[in-house]
Amino acid sequence: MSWTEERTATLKRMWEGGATATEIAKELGEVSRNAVIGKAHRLGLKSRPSPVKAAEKSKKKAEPKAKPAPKKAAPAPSEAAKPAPAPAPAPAPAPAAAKPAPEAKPAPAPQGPAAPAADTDEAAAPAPSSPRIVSVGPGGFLRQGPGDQQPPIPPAPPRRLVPAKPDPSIADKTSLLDLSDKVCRWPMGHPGEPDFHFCGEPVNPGFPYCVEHCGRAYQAQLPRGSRRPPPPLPYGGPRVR
DNA sequence: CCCTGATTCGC
DNA sequence: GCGAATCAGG
Repeated sequence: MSWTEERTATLKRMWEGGATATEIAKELGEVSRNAVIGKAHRLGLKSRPSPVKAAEKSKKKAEPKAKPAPKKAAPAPSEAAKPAPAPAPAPAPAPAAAKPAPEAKPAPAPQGPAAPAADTDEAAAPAPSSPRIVSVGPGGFLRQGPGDQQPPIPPAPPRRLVPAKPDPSIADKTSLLDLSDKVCRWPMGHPGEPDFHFCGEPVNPGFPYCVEHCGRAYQAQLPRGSRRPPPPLPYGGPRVR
């Protein structure tokens, strides 16, 4: 199996969503967790709160392993300490919610009066043009700039992903394979769980989600005191292709 | 030992 | 580019 656009996108979403390499590997299937990690790094993704354990202070194992006399040859010192280019977690603007509409296709016919927010494709577009949108982490926590820090950010829901088990309960639900440009990609449940599936409702034209979930995914920046706690934005973030 | 991600390097 | 082998650490 090769790294198709879909598989890569899934890997990226899950990785960014906090799923472990093992879980991602299981989800994708046909690949080892090492492959996932390797790919993730090649994609430019990396570190992020990875070790489910505590936050490691110094994970500097990057230095050439001075092994006795193993199979591997002595790795070149190379540039050990480089002034980190850009992976810096700077006040991320709006990585995910910035570009919800990868492509503007001639609105799907079967939509009609069903979409209240879809009346005006532009006016209804909160994220595309709107500057101040905070991104959301896997646990539902807000990723804010240092200046935006706020005390009230206790909700750190544990997200333990369990191994995927083949289950008929998802037979009639929208699976990862059923995703298309026409159905809502909002994840229902967590990847790996038996009943994990996607919303599957017709999308709000121009968005990766249905009208309902667009409302969840793209929330206007509220005034400094009335910001709501957990804007759930698990996986299936807006595709940025 | 289990798990995690990180890194290297032959392919 | 890919990923097994390996390492490092909780």
